[in-house]
Amino acid sequence: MSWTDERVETLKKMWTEGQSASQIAKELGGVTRNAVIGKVHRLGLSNRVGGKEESEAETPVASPAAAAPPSAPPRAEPAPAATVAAEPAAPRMPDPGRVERPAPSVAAQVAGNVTTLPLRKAIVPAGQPLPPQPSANEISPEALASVREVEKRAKRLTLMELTERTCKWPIGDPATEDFWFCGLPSTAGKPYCEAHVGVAFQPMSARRDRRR
DNA sequence: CCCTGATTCGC
DNA sequence: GCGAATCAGG
Repeated sequence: MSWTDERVETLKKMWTEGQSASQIAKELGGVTRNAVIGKVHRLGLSNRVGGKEESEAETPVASPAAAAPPSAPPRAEPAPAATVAAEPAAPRMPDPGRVERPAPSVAAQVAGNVTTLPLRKAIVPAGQPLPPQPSANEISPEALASVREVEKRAKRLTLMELTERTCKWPIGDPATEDFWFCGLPSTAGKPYCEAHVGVAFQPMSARRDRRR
């Protein structure tokens, strides 16, 4: 692949938006992040740091919307917006035989943080059809116990530290400082670690059977 | 380990 | 000009 005007344009745009070289490389296809970085330098649009130029024109991200807002409370799906949006193929449809419950409310409960989240069901950003709002106390004792244990080992990652391989289960109250993401290694293809997958995804039969 | 960007240098 | 290899760091 060669650097056509169009590809260069995409490169410039994404780089300006604060996208990483690897993200840009994925988007373009046929090039590595090294190629992207090399091109960025040749184009002379690397960050103007450690050198001349005015005072201190902070330029981490051109558009706040492009990157994940540091304090954005997760709604239905806590995955980083930027990554998800950029991903061409993200079917993410709930398994026919399974139901995904919204993580935040459950997480709050499990964490013993019964604080109600006033902004929880206020606005649903976009995307998937709304999952059925669970009455929430339908988690098996085993799963709940396992989750509690795991959360003691949670890596306590911030939103920005999440990757495709980290568990994106939110813990705590997003409205406070006492909030972080699990961060343990996520199950292949799933957004959560083993323990949290067990709570997030459960067979419909289980939901049905669990009388109360 | 996962990831970042920066630099070098043979092509 | 290009980008793999390498470096330096989080």
